[in-house]
Amino acid sequence: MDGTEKLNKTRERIIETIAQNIHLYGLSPSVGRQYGTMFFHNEPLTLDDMTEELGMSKTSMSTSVRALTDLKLVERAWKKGVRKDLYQATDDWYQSFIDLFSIKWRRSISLHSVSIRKSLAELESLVNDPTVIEEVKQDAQLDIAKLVYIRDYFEWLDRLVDVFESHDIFNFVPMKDSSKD
Amino acid sequence: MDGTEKLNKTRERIIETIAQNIHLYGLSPSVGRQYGTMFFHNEPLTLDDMTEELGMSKTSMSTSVRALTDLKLVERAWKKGVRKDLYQATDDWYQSFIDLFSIKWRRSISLHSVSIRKSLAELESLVNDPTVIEEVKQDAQLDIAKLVYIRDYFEWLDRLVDVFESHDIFNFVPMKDSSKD
DNA sequence: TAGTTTGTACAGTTTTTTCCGTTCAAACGA
DNA sequence: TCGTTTGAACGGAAAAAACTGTACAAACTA
Repeated sequence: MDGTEKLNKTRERIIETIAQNIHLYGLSPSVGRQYGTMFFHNEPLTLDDMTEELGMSKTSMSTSVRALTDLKLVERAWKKGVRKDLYQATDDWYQSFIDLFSIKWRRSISLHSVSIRKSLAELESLVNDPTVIEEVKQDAQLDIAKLVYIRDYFEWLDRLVDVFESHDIFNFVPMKDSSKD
Repeated sequence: MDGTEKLNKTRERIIETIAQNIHLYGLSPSVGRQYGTMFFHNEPLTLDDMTEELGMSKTSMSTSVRALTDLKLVERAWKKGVRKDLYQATDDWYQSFIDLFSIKWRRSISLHSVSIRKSLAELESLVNDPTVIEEVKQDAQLDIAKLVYIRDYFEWLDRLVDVFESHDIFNFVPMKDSSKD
């Protein structure tokens, strides 16, 4: 058996595994396959390169490369004399994991916080409204307790993301080797 | 304006926010809406209750309740004299966040680890094979370095999940109030 | 045992997402 | 200036996912 063939097989296995797990990043398998291909490619790639490599349209490459750069899984590269845009996979997986939180979870925290604040204010005014009957006020009190609880939860989550973003998490759960950070 | 109406509005806002962010748990908005409804419902619900509450088919309720229980966002409840299955939202959001990691990320870590181990073994045998040409061996060496790196990353991720599962994370990022855990 | 009730499997339909081909605007080169 | 190249917007086709109604098996009731 040819060595090159064997080499490709080992790569394909990893790429396929990435493709089947990238839903954790909110991306579809083919986008994962694209990322995996870029990860093993030691040179930056153009959209046309990817089109050829993956047998998909340039339009697809364009949109999925955008999705990947939004999550900072891929970044633009520069090479003198090349007019086309070049892209390469970011090589820091720890940072990619952190970026996922920064981008996706932080947004969710923010959206929830806004809703909770609004609803809490309305519920407070409701329990202070003398025209509202007692039974409704009791329900409102229950809801207030729930919203205070999840507000605290999101506040915790926010601090958790801080700990990732600041890299303090590595003091608590250290990396195996210290070549990074 | 009626107080009940106002109360419902505050709930709807939160439910809708949950629905629009539950994709972080790999669930669709309507499943999120179902969870939100259960969260505010102070009594356990049957599938028929949910059908009525959400105006969706019983089949949908059945499948999505399963998805929610798989992620431990919903659990079965018991009530004497009631033959139908009862479900209620779990009330510990911190634990739900942790369970997400235990269930989804741990699985991904495991799948990646298997693939990496296999591919690494094959690459090692390739570089030790005297019939393989030098150039391929050099490529293999590059791949080995990459795989060792991501193996270390997943090993770190595994320890990170440990820290969540064991609740040690709360020593590092404490909850606001100490009524939990 | 026969008749209900309850949850889920299955097949079909609707909705959403993914992907492609074409088109177009911006950047570059002659 | 006018062509050429490149990346992305847009509409439509294909694929996937969500949802429904029917059918059925298991558990309960009489």
